[in-house]
Amino acid sequence: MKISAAELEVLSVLWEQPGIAASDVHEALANDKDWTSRTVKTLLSRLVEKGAVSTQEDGRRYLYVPAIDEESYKAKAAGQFIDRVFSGRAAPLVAYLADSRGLTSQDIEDLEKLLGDLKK
Amino acid sequence: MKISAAELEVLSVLWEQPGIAASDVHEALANDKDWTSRTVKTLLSRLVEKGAVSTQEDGRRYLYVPAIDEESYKAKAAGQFIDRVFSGRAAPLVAYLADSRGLTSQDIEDLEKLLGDLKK
DNA sequence: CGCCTAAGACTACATGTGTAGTCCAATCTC
DNA sequence: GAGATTGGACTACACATGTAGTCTTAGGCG
Repeated sequence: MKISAAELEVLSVLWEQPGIAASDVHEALANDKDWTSRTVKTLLSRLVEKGAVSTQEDGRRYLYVPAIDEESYKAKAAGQFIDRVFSGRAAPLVAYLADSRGLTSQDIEDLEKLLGDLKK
Repeated sequence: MKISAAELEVLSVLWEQPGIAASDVHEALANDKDWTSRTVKTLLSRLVEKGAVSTQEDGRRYLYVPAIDEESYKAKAAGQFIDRVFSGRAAPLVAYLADSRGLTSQDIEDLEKLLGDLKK
């Protein structure tokens, strides 16, 4: 279930607004992506093919609903990325982030909280 | 300077052992990857084309040397990944990791140390 | 010294991906 | 109700990628 970057953009819209039509997805992306509605429809079709999105008929059109869970997809993607680039070690990743783009103080706060929880 | 997954495997070998020949790279990967030496050579060529690796002549063969820095490449890749999948927020990524694969206690220790440093 | 081997250069080829275009049928509009 | 529009299905097409194969040549080996 490999999802490409462009497909992920579309899927993300559906995670936020499940059950919308292709035209709505197009509109939701209009600010960020200069895609024609056809491109969006192609991406939706590919997501459906891949089983990442399912459709509900609604008259002559479909409403699109994510078929894979956002949490688990992201967790898996994160794991794969870390394996691919950081040989499976998470801490170096965070170190790189801190270094290259600076974590926000919000990030740092969140992370501390998270670590606190993890230690229990 | 987009580097594919397979190319990254090769580049990683060169980061560890800069200045080796194609056959050595092949050998270094033999455990993990079932690639023929030709595949490795193709990947090396593509890396050279992309400017990620440079060559030093050594008689009738080349020695390959990374032309991009490991640290900065990884930092950039991490940033892009986070933008792509986590809308730029690092903390959620770590949360997902913690959740899905469990950070090792080593990871947690490293992270705490890192956060300690960051707060200064 | 002639042949096999190994190096790089060039070629290949299916599949994925970004980014649409075309076709046909069902609606909406006037 | 006839043409314009909109929806999905199918088609397109260049470039990236995984995974090699072939060609040419320079050495190494017997």
